Amino acid sequence: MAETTTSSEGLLFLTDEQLRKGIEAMFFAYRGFTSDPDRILETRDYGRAHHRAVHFINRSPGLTVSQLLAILGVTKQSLNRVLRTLFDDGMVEARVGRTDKRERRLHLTDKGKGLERALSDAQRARMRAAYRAAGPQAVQGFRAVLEAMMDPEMRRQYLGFKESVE
Amino acid sequence: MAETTTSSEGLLFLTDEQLRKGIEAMFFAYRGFTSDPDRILETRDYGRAHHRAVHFINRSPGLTVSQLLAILGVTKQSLNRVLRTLFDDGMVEARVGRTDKRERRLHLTDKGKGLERALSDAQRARMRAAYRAAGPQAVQGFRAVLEAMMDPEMRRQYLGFKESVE
DNA sequence: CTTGGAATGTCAACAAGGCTGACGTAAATT
DNA sequence: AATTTACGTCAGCCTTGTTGACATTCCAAG
Repeated sequence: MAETTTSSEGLLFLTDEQLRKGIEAMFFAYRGFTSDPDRILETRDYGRAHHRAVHFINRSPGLTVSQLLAILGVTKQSLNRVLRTLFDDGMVEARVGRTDKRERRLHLTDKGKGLERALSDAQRARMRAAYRAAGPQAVQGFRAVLEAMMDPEMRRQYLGFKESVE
Repeated sequence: MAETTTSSEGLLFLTDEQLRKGIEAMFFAYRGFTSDPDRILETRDYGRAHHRAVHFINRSPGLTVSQLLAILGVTKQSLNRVLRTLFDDGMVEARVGRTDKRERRLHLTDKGKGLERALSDAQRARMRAAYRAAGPQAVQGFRAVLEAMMDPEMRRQYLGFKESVE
């Protein structure tokens, strides 16, 4: 399939056709990647925006609104619309910051954890299947290319997040 | 980084944490993947939907509306809105099918090719940089995992498309 | 030759989830 | 005391997705 060749100097020869294939691979794979959670979200009247919020709150319990804003890269108005419904539905709760009382530190409720689990179970299942099908070598490469494709700022979010905070 | 281990039976041991990392890698990388074209599109008053249409028309000149519909996975109303602006701006032209006159076979004009080139140049540059940074081994793995992550239907679109038609 | 279905376009209405701009409040900081 | 920060909110706009309904043109089969 992807005939990548390496020159004597260790440089990759990449044709436009190979790169196009990579681009389309991202496009089609991302669709698969989101399709399982999307189906679950639909039944619960949520969208991808809710999924993203729930995911990152679960990943880093106690993160503040502005930290979440930075990760998601959307405006506070946009995030707020989503967060509000999650509060109202009892999925997420905000605790006033201990040191800085202006902050609202976000946590999943048990109900929220249930939602998160349903979503991530589905997504992990597909990821696991893809990893198994492609083999351990491939997994390393997959992660390496994706990491190199990120904007530096996002790469920092990806690599160095604080495990829980409070 | 990704400590994947292989058992004696050749099975992968994948922790939830490793899978979560993969999931986030997709999320953050996709953002990078789309950011360069997005910036260009903004200056020309187009959106991602236009990019997708232009990409696939360029890839398979002469494809029909329903073929494009199948690839993009949106409704005809949604696609039509986008196609209309591309027609009006002289980016895409439709030629009536030779054998089946109901079909409108889509082609990029020279102007459309210019747009496509600008977009794909940007996207390819990032892809190429990522490939180079990750190395040839990684590229194979990247493609293998993404391919395994696609829905079967999309995998067919990815692997077996007809080079031009008319 | 007629008729059903396919390929396409279009009008209308709606929703999600982005955005900007403006404004308000409480708490921290200077 | 004044300013800045963290956050929320109202209002309005845009893109891109959706459904439903309807019209046209043309192919294909009875």
